[in-house]
Amino acid sequence: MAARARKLPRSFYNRPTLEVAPELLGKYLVHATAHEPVSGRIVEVEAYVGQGDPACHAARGKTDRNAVMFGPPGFAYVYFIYGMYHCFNIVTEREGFPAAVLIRAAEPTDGLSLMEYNSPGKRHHELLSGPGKLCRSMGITVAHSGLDLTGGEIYVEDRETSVPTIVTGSRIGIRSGTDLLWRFCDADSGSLSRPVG
DNA sequence: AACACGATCTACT
DNA sequence: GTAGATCGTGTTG
Repeated sequence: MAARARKLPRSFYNRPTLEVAPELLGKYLVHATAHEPVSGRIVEVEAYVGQGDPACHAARGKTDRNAVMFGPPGFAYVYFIYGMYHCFNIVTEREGFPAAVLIRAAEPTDGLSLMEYNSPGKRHHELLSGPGKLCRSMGITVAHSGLDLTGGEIYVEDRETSVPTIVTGSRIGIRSGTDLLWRFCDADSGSLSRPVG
C-alpha cells in the first residue's frame, strides 16, 4: 500500500453516523486475508441510526444478534441474511448508542484474483457492487462480527485520493424509513448496487 | 415447537 | 419484472 495510506482511527467512527457515512466514500476497505490482501474503494454506504430509526436492526432494542451495535465505535457488525448472504457494517457513535454504516458497494483495487475466485464469472465492476457480493468476494462472514477495525485484519484506509461527488437517496431493501435519504453514493462510480433514484 | 420474514442476488420470462 | 433460493433470528403459542 502507498506510503500516504492512513488507517482510520477509532475517533473517525466515534461521531454522528450521518457525518461518518458520506466520509467513508472514497476510502478503501481492506481485508488482509491469509492468502493476499483484498481491497476496494468504497462507493456506496447507508446509515442506520439508533432506536429512532425504524429500519435500524436495533430499533426494537438489544438482542443477541445486534448487540455489537450497542458497543463502542470502530467494530464490525456482520449479519447473515436471506439464508445465504452476509452484510458488513461499521459501528459508529458512542458506546450505548446503536448505530452503524452498511458498506454496500466498492470498486475492486487489490486482490482481484482472490475476489474473482470467490465470485466466479463476475465482471470486475460487479465483484463488489452490492452488500452480499462485497462480503462474498472479500471473504467477510459473521465470523468477523465484533472484530476491532483498528486492528490489522479488516480496516479502512484513507489513501488521500480525490474527494468524490456525493449523491443521496432512499435506502435499499427496507420497508420503513424510506423517507430518509440515508443512502450515500459516489455519483461517478460504475460499481453501485443500483442507480441512485 | 412452530412460524414468518429479512439492510440480497440470480435466473428466467 | 418477478419468483425462488435458503436459514438464523425473534416472536408467538
